[in-house]
Amino acid sequence: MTRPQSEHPTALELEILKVLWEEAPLPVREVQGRLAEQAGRKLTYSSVITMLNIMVRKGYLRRQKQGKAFFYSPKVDKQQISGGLLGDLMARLFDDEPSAMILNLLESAELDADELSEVRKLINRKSKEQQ
Amino acid sequence: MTRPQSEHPTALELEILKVLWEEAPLPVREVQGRLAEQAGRKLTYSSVITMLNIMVRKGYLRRQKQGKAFFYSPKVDKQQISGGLLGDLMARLFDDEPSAMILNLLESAELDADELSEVRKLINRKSKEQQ
DNA sequence: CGTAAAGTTTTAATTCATTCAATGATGCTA
DNA sequence: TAGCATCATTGAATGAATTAAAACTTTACG
Repeated sequence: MTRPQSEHPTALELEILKVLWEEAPLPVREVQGRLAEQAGRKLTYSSVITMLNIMVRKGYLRRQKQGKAFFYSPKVDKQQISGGLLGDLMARLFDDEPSAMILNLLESAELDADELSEVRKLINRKSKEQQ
Repeated sequence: MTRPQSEHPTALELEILKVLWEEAPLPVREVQGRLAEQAGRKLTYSSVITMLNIMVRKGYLRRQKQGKAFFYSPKVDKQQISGGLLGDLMARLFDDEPSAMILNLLESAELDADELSEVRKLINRKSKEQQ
């Protein structure tokens, strides 16, 4: 009757994952502080812990008691999540055509010469792998 | 206190835009039918018209009376919306580095040889343009 | 004209995402 | 050990997104 729960992390969940991908395990206080610094999201302790628990339930994080408090770590890696989000967007916008997506990316994002040659290198490497 | 309204089209809004990017203007019945076929979303007439009106309010669509009913057309183009969604994801995941995003795309999506050479062509063209 | 069909607007319900206060538990320290 | 500080759980409120019924309006036609 309504929208199904997203199979991807939500905006805030992604911010939290980004914090923990940089360094983990971290206690709640620490996550709270870094969310404020890195993402400009000044949440109360209570809000942060609620989100962390939701994310544990969803399988994005694990937690272990260390001393008197829980410490949180990612249970999913960035590659996996990025791929999922990208793939979803690709399916929804570009009919699962990676080249259509890359074309759009090349057009809308300003790539300087260095970045272009960087990308070219990636393509070449990938081509070789496929042999 | 809560999530701000997204500055991008939502999932359903995007489906509707895709229908209308293919052909417009269309009346509600027609949008309803194509949503069912193309996106597998069997909404009632009432739901569709509600969404269309919301999208007019948000500035995604325009409507004009044609005969006895309203016909709807996109007011935004696909390039613009795709760029926004991609750019947002790029910022949120890859620190605004297009090449990082393309790398991930090359890794996570299965590109066959044809697609790779397709992409290579795009890169080459883009390099030339930049001179 | 009277009324059925087609179309539109209004109202509302549901679920997810986000936020946090209030309450409960635990442990440290004077 | 009494009380404070720290941490965790529970309950709930709010708004966005989605879905649709009900009520209202317009148009076509016998």
